Amino acid sequence: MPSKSKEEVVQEFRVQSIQEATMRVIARKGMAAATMQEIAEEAGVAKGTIYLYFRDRDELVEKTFERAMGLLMEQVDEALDRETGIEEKIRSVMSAQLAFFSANREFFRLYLSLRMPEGSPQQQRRQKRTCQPQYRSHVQKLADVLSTAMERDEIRRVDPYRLALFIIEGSTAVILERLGEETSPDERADMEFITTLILDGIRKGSKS
Amino acid sequence: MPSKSKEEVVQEFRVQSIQEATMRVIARKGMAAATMQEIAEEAGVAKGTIYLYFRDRDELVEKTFERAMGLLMEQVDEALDRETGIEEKIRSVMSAQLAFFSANREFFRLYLSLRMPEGSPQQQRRQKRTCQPQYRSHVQKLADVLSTAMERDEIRRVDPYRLALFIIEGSTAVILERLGEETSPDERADMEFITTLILDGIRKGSKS
DNA sequence: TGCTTCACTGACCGCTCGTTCAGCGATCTG
DNA sequence: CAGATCGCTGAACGAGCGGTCAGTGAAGCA
Repeated sequence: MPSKSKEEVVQEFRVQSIQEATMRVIARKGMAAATMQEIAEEAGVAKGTIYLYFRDRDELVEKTFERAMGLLMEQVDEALDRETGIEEKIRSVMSAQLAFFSANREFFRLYLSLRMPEGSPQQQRRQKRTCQPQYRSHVQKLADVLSTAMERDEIRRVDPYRLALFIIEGSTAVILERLGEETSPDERADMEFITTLILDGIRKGSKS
Repeated sequence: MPSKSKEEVVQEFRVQSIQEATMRVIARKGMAAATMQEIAEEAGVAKGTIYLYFRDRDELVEKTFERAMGLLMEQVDEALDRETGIEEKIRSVMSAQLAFFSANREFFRLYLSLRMPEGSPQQQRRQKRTCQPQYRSHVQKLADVLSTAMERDEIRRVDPYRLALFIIEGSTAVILERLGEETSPDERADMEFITTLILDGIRKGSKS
C-alpha cells in the first residue's frame, strides 16, 4: 500500500499550486498588493478554496515563504558540503544564491518583502516569529563557515555575523541589479567579482 | 520686503510638519500600514488638511521621500568634498550614512520600503519614475568616486557601479543590524570594519 | 437510480482606508 | 459691526479588501 492515499496526493497538489500562484502574484504586484482574489485566479481556484488549505492570508504567505526558503537552504547546504576551502565555499554559496534567484524570480520579491516586516504590530510580531528566524539562520549558516575559517587562520578575525550580513546583502544587491538588466555579464564574472572583492578587497597592491 | 510672505511661511511650516509626521508614522508602522488618519493625528491636523497640501497619499509619500533623500545627499556630498583620499572618502560616506540613519530612523524604513516598489502597476511606474532615480543617483555618486580612484590606480579596476551597490547595500545591512541591537559596538568600530573589509578584504596575508 | 457526501464555489458581509465637501469659526475689510 | 473670505475640520462616502457560508454538482454507495 502506498504511503500516501489518493486524497493526500490531491491535497498536496492543491497546496503546492496555490503556493506557486502566491509566489507569482507577489512577484508581479508586491506583497501588499497581492490580493486573495488574484492569487485564487492565478491558481485557477475560487477564493474560498484557499481557505480550505490555509487558515488566513498570513498563514498562506508564511507557509509559502517557509517552503521556498527551505529549497534555497537545501541548495546552500549542498554547495557548502561539496566544497572544502573557504574561497570555494564562498564562491559556491554565491553561485547557489544567484542560480536560485534567477530560477525563482518570484520568490526573490517575497524574500525581500519579508525581511522588512510591514503591517499592524500584530502582523509584525508574527512575521518576526516565523520569517525572520529563517533569514537569520540563513545568514548564520554563512557566519559559521566564516567563523571556522577564522579559527583556522584562513581569514582575518572579525565579527562573523556582520561579515556574513555584509556579504549576503551586498551580493543580493548585485543579483537584483542583474535581474533588472536586459543583458547581464556572464554569471561567473559576477561571482568572481564578489568573491575576489570579499577575499582580497580592492586596494591596489593586495596580493593576488 | 521679505522674500516670503507670512502665508508662505505658514504654508512651508505645515508642509514640513506633515512630512515629518509621515516619516515618524511610516517608521512605526511600515509603509503599507501608515494611514492618513494616523499621519494626520501625528501632525496634529485633520485628515482633510493634508489634502490641502498634497494631492493624494502617493504624492505625500513621494515628496517626503524626496525631501529626506535630499538631506542625506547633502550630508554625503559634504563628506565627499571634505576628504581627499579614497580611503577617507569611503569611510566618511559610510559615517555620514550611519549618522543620518541613526538620527532619522524613521527615514530608514521609508528608504527601505521605497527601494522595492509595491502596489498597482500604475503606482509602481510612478515610484520607479520618482524614487528609484534618486536611489540610483545616490549609488552613482559613490560609483563616480570609485571610478576616479580606479583611474588614479589607487584601487583595482572593476565595474564601479556594481562595487558601489555592493558597498552601499552591504553597509546598509550592517546599519540595519545595529539599529536592531540593544547595545551596538562603537560606531567607529563598525565603520572601520566596513572600510577595511572593502579596501583589504579578509584573506590572511593581505597587507595592512 | 435515488440518496449521501463533500470538495468546491462565488455572492455576500463587515470593515478599513483614501478621498471629498458642506459647514464652521477666525480674520480681514469697508 | 456686518459681511466676505478662507484655512481648516471631520462626518460621510465609495471602493476594495479579507474572510464566510449556503448552495451546487460530481462521485461514491446501496
